[in-house]
Amino acid sequence: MTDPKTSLQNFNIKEFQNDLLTWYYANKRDLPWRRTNDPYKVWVSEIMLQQTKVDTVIPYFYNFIEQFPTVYDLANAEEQEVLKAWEGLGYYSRARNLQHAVREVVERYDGKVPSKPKELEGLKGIGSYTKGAILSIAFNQPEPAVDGNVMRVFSRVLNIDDDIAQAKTKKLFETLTREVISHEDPSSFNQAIMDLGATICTPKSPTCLLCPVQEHCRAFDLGVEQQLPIKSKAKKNKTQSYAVLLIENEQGEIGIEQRPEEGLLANLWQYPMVPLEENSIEKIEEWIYSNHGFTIKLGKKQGELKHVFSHLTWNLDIYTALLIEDNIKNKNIKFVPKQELINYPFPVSHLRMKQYI
DNA sequence: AACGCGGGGAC
DNA sequence: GTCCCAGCGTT
Repeated sequence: MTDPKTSLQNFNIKEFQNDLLTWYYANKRDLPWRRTNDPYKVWVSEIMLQQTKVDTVIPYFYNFIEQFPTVYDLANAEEQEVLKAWEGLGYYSRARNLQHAVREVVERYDGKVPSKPKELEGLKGIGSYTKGAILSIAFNQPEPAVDGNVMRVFSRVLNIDDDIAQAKTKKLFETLTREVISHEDPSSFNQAIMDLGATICTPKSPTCLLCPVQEHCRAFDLGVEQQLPIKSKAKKNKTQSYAVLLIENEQGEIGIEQRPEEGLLANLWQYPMVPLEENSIEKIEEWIYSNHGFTIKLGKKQGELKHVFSHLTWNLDIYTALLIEDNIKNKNIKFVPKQELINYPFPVSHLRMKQYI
């Protein structure tokens, strides 16, 4: 475990800050959430940006702020509307936690986003990074906001070889950032590190020749920037196979089911899925009857679809089917007109099945 | 500390 | 194919 005191010996903090900030003021990216100081909008952007690239977030951010311009609009919205606005962005618990937290801000803090670390920390979906990001960016407090960029940049600049996949390493970088962060402009300092990590100090092939803090970088000096940061491997994922049924009733409506309120793709809607591990194709109709209480006639296979999550892979066989007897007992399944499907939040894998409807 | 949780883009 | 992205909540 690296000792933070030792790491900062002979490191010129003041010159590092000056070189970094001078570069940032001249080169900072023009991003939608940088055109406001509204803590709510900063908050929304930070939640969307968790594990998600800037280019992916931008259109979602515009749409979300247009639809929910204030904490009150979001607090008063239906959860399904919020999930629909989040559709395709992934990690859907972010959206539900954000709305939950915003409702708490309305009730407990008179609609004002809190500016105290302890208060922010208590809000659903706000962890150590997002807390620091809001405090520094929206309230200009010298708090660390340590994400993957910060760990990569500082592991190189200070030549730190601790495993960034481990929790204690993040705490090390928070301690280091507290020492190095600018107290004159903490907002710009944190965002400058992130811009640097996103555009120059990239994971592979960093463009050190253009780096504003190259002369402060110990990894560059030693020629080991490509070997840092150290990150232990993630374990490989598992595969699950399902039949997905596009069930049509006599009125031409399509059957959809809502997923459980916890776990993968919580509360989103999908076309009914039948696990295929032990169920041969012949048993699909029987499985539907015993699990959902209605009878179907299985139609032709329409195609296959492979969908890769970060931790598992779905192999989906897509079938059409006809509803024969509709005494449905499962409240999570309902039949809706085709033109109303667009009102429901679907996972991307099921959005792709629209072509077979 | 380890794991579940989406989806996309770069290579 | 692999990696990783402005991470967090739960166990």
